[in-house]
Formats: sequence, structure tokens, C-alpha cells
Amino acid sequence: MARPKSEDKKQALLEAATAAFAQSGVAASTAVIARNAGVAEGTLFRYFATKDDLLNALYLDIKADMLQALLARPTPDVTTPKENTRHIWNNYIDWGIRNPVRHKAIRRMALSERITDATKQQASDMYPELQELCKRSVREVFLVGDYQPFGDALFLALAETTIEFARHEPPRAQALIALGFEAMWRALAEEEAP
Amino acid sequence: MARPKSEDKKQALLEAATAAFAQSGVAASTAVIARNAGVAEGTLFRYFATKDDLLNALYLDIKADMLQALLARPTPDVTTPKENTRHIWNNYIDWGIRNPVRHKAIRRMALSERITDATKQQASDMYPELQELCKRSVREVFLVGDYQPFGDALFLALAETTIEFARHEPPRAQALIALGFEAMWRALAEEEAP
Amino acid sequence: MARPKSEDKKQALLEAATAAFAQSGVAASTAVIARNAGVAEGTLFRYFATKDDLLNALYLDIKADMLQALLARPTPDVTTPKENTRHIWNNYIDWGIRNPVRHKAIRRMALSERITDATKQQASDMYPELQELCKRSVREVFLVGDYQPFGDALFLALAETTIEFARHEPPRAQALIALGFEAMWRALAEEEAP
Amino acid sequence: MARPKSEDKKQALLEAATAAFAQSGVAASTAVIARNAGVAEGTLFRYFATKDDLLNALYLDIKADMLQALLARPTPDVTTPKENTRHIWNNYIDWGIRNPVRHKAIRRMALSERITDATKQQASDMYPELQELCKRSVREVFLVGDYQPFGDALFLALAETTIEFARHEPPRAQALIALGFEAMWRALAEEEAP
DNA sequence: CATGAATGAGGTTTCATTCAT
DNA sequence: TATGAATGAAACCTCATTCAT
Repeated sequence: MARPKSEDKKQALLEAATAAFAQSGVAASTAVIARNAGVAEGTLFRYFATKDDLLNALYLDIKADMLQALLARPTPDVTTPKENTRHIWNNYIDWGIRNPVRHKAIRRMALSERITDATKQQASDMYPELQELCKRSVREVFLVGDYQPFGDALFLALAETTIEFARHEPPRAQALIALGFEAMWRALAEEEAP
Repeated sequence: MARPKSEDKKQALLEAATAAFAQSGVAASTAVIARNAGVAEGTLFRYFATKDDLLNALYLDIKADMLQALLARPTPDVTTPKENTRHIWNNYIDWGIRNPVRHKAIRRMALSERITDATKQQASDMYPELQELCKRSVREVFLVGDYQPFGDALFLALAETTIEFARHEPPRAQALIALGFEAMWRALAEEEAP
Repeated sequence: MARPKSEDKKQALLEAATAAFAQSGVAASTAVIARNAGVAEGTLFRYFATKDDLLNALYLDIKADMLQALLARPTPDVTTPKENTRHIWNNYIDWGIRNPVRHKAIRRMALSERITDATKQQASDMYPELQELCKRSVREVFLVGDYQPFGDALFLALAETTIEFARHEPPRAQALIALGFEAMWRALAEEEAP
Repeated sequence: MARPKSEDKKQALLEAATAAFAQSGVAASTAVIARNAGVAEGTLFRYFATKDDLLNALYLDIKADMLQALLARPTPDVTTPKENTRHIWNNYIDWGIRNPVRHKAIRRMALSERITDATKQQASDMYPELQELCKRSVREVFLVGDYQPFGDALFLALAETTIEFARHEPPRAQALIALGFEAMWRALAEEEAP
């Protein structure tokens, strides 16, 4: 049955694309991506019919990796909701810091009008557990009246910013992460009982 | 220091570029920008030596407009620090909502690897007054140890997110603005005395 | 002289190529042809070393089919030379109408600079009988001085045109066929005795 | 007002395209056309937005040239309808013989599914005089019942074939032209009064 | 100074053909 | 023998920039 389509090459292409998009934005050329993946330019199009297909596939690939990182390192023996949430926060920030290229790539892709709504929907559908996990400790107001997406977006905005800063200043990373978490917690989380 | 010929043309170019970048991202072509500005293709390059120059000039132009809007509508008779800050917050969000094209354009430009660090620095240097204005009501922790830029960034991140949501849902805009403000205030502002 | 493996596959390839060339011209890709034939991309090249080989083989295949159709439905008890010729004419036009895809395909191939002269010669050599059949009723002038190929070409030109029109206007097909025949007969056939 | 768009370059492009299409069919590449026209590849696209535009413009250009040739050499003192028609026939064939490249190019273009119906309509609209001119001497049957387009097509089919043969055999060209004309006249023209 | 024609490198994508399986 | 993954040379087209007018 001839050569099977190599999963290695697909991975190489996704990785080369990640690096290229992180460095040059989504304008990075398919020629460069293919070259850095070590395959011919035509080969790229056997794995991804168009550049947009590559873009969307990579978006999902990175999202999946990120979410898996979020949930993989399991929450330790549950303590308080706050510590629970801190654990997730830390996982998220850690992923961003340890995968700076992926993080940069996905930020650029997300803003690029070429990620389809369907793709974004798919990405959202990937983490029902996560939303459940967070929901428990979130301020009442963000749980009603369809304000939840707004709360999510604020969470992400704070997290992204924290990643950005922590990555640029490794020595202070831990302090920034903690500071960011406290800000987020005050902003979004349930008021603690007096 | 009057420019050689026509300040009008320069403005027309900046506005056409704003619309083009908002709609198509920074990939919008100089030919389209020139056409929409009502000038010849070559003329653009008499006002901005390269496309990157145009990009950076426009970035500063929009930032300046935004900050001027922030401060132009003067704080009413000072009341509490919180109300003071809310006034600034509202001004900012309002600018975003009333200038959706500019807001979209600058967001796209900001992510585009072609705005130089020097330009970003210049933009930061433009609002010393603003920082002064805010500083008074900000949580102690963001005032020491060089954590102020981090606090600023968190503020902006929350504001951007709020603009985004308020623009997409006009009927709920006021509620979102208020909700965003409270989140920001809890996240960043001085603890209220018990 | 049986071909190595499958005569079926060869036929499937020829048919898929016919459809593809009829629809998209000779630019139709070998990949599409192979897919529609139900074989792998590479398999095509085991039956036809190059795309041009496929093109030339198909040309001859269709020509042969056409000529066989011409002669297969035998002339009824010979009557007059004119009715005799009308029978052939009708057979030819009928073939064109009942095999619109083949007819369209071969017209496109014929004009395509990639059918070699050798192939065209082979095609001509296929119908000596036909020429004999027609010769009897053809105007003297086209029988001498090597003007016969010219006469044949005029015949074909009129027939092709008639097919084209008859196919596009089924309701009037019979009228067009008769009209075309009379024009051809006047143009090329023996003067009727006064 | 800057450089005006050079009519020379446009002509050079049209001529290079004519030669290329005549030689290699409509698949001839824009790169080759531009090179042979002595301009950069990008320049071609300032004169013709797409390759299809070039194709359609060239089609009309050649048709116009052909029709102008048909009518330019004016009919001599009118004699009989038959001599009148012979004059037009001769002009047409002559044009084909003296412009073999254009003739070959337009034949290939005409079959190429990329000449739009609108273009073909425009071409038809160019010669109302011609149709009038011919109509007078045409067999009754082709004037009624919408059979005129069929008559036109038969005329063209015979003329094309005659050009083809006359071009390949210059010594016999005159004889072939005359022979073709007589065939066409018998096929399509009014019966002569006894 | 303003114009817009000219440029050619570079973008994405297609495709006939080869060859490891 | 049949397969289809791999290839890289084109194909068409875009675009920032230059420069003759």
C-alpha cells in the first residue's frame, strides 16, 4: 500500500509552522515552513490542502497541547477553591513560559482573521471539564446573564499578560505569577466570607 | 516646521491606512491605501518612506488620539479616587467604542512585529500625566519594585477586553463597562479601608 | 499479447480521461483522471508512460469507436448513391449526438498540439473502406489532383458543425441533420443528371 | 501626469501572446509572453488584470483585425451577387493565409472555454454590415426559422478548412480557394435561376 | 511636488512523474 | 503489479518601491 503518510513529516511541518508564525506572523511563507520542516514545498500541500488549513490545524494542535498541559498535572488533594484555582493558573502560566514559541504563535494566529469560527468553536469544545473546574469558584455575577464569556476573556487577558511579563523577566517570574494570580482572584473570584 | 505641501494628504493617508488595516490587517496593500486616500500610488512614499514608516507613524497617531481623548474630557470636580478612576476608565472604553475602526486597527498593528520597540517606547512616554493620575489610587504592591509596568499592562488588558465585548453587544455595553471596571478596581486598586 | 494485468483498468482510465478532457480540456490533471478511474495516481503511468501517450492513445481509441459506429450499422439494401451517402452521414451525426462526451473530448484533443502527426496519420489510415464507400458519389473534381483530402476535410467540417448544432437543439436535430446533409451533398457530390 | 500607459507595450504584449498561443495553445505561460514582449512579468498584469482578460482582449483584437481586412478592400463595382460573395470569400481566406499566426491563435482561443459568451457576443456585434452583405445571396432556407446561425457556422467551417489547406500548400492555394468557394456557393447560396 | 507605469522577487498552489513500499 | 507519498519546477498573480514624466 505504498508509503504511508508520515506522521513525522506532519509533526515536522506543524513545528516548522509554529516557529515561522511565532517569528514572522502568519505571513510566514509556505516555502520557508517546508524548508525548515525538511520537506519539499509540494509536500506541505499533501498534508494541508491550503495554507489556511495548516493555520487552522496548527491552532487546534497548540490549543490541545495547552489544555492537556493544564489538566495533565493533576490538582493535588483538593484543598480550598482558591488553591485549586491557583493550581490551574500556575499550570497555564507555566505552559506559556515553557512553550514560548507556541505561545507566541497561537497569539498571532488567534488575531489573524484566518482562523475560522468553526475552528474556534472546536477549540472551545475541547475543555468542558476545565470550565466546570473553574466555575465553582467564580464570582456570582459572572455566572448569570451570559456574562460568563466576558469573565473567561478577562481571565485569559490577565493570564496572557502575566505570561508575557514572566517570560521577559525570568528572575521575577514567580513573583509576577503570584501577583497576577492575586489580581485575577480579586477581580473574578467569589468573595470570601467575612 | 510646516510640511512641504499638504498636511491634508498626510491625514488622508493615515485615515485610509487605518481603515485598510482595520479591515484587512497590516497586509493591506499600499496601493489600496493610496487609492482610498485619493492620491497616487507613488505619493504615499513621499509622506512615508516605507510601509513600515507608515505603520509606525499611524500607531503613534492613534495612540495620541486615544490619550488625548482620555484626558480631554476633564475629570469633574474630584470626588473619591474610585470615582476619579472610573471617569478615566469610562473615557477609555468610550473612545474604543466610538472609534471602532481605529481601535481595531491599532490592535492589529500592535501584534504585528513591525511596530518597533522605539515606537512602543515613544507611545509609553506620551502619557506621564496619565500615570500620575492613576498612581494615586493604585494598590501599594504595584507601585514598588518596578511592578508598575505590569500593573499598567493588566489595566490595559482588562480595558481592551471590555471594549471588545462592549462593542459587540451595544445593548449591554453599559453593564459590561461597569462590570469591567469593578473587576479592574478589585484587581488593581487600593484596598478600601474597612 | 495479453497485457500484463488488467484490460479493465486501461478501459477505466480511457473513459475517465474522456470525461475529464471533455469537461476541462486537455489540461485536466492525471490525478483526477486516475481517481475517477478508480486507480492510484501512479497506476496511470503503468498503462501510459506519459500524459501525452494517454492523449494519443485516447485519440485513436475514440476515432476507432467512431468509425466502427459509422460502418457497423450496415447500409441497407443499396438504393441511390445519395441515399447511400445520407445513411453514412446520419450514422456519423448520430454517433456525435449519442456520444456527446466522446465527441467533445476528441474535438478538444484534436486542437491541442499534443496529438502527434503520426497519430493523426494512423487515424486516417483506419478508414480506407469508408473512403472507398464515399468515393463513388463524389464530385469528379475532388477525385483528381490530390484534392481528395480537401474534400474529406470539407465533409468533416460540415459534419462537425452539424453535430454541434444538433446537440445543442435537440428538438430541431432532425431538421438540422437533413439541412446539413443537403448542403454537404450540393457542395461535394456528383452533379445530378439533368 | 507621470508616464502614460504605453500603447506600444500593449501591442507588444498582444503580439507576443498571439505568437505564444499559436505555438503552444492557451496554456502558454504569462512569463513567456511577457519576456517575448520585452516587459517584466508584472507589467503584463497592469495591462491585463488576469490572463483571461488578456485572452478575451486578444480575441476581440484579432477578430476586429480580421473583419476590417474583410471589408477594407472594398467590393469592386458590384457585378453579380456571386462575384460579390466571392470577393468576401477571397478576402477572408487571404487574411487567414497572410496572418497564419493570428489565424492559428484565434482558432485555439475560440475552442478554449475561457473566451466568455459576452466576448463572443461583442465579436458578433462587430460585423452587422457583413451579415447584411451576405444575406442577399443566401439560400432561402438559411434565412428563415432561425437557421441563419447554422448557415453562418457552415460558411465558417468551410472557410476555415480552406484556409488550413491553402496555407499548407501555397502552390495550389488559388485552386483550393476557388474550389472551396464553389463548394460553399453550392452549399449555401441561392439557387440560380434556370 | 505629484504621478502612476514599471519592475521582479516572492507568494501560494498545481501537477506530471518517480520510486519506496 | 499497484500504490500513493514525495518532489520541485512552473503556473498565475501581488506588491513595495523606484523613477521618468
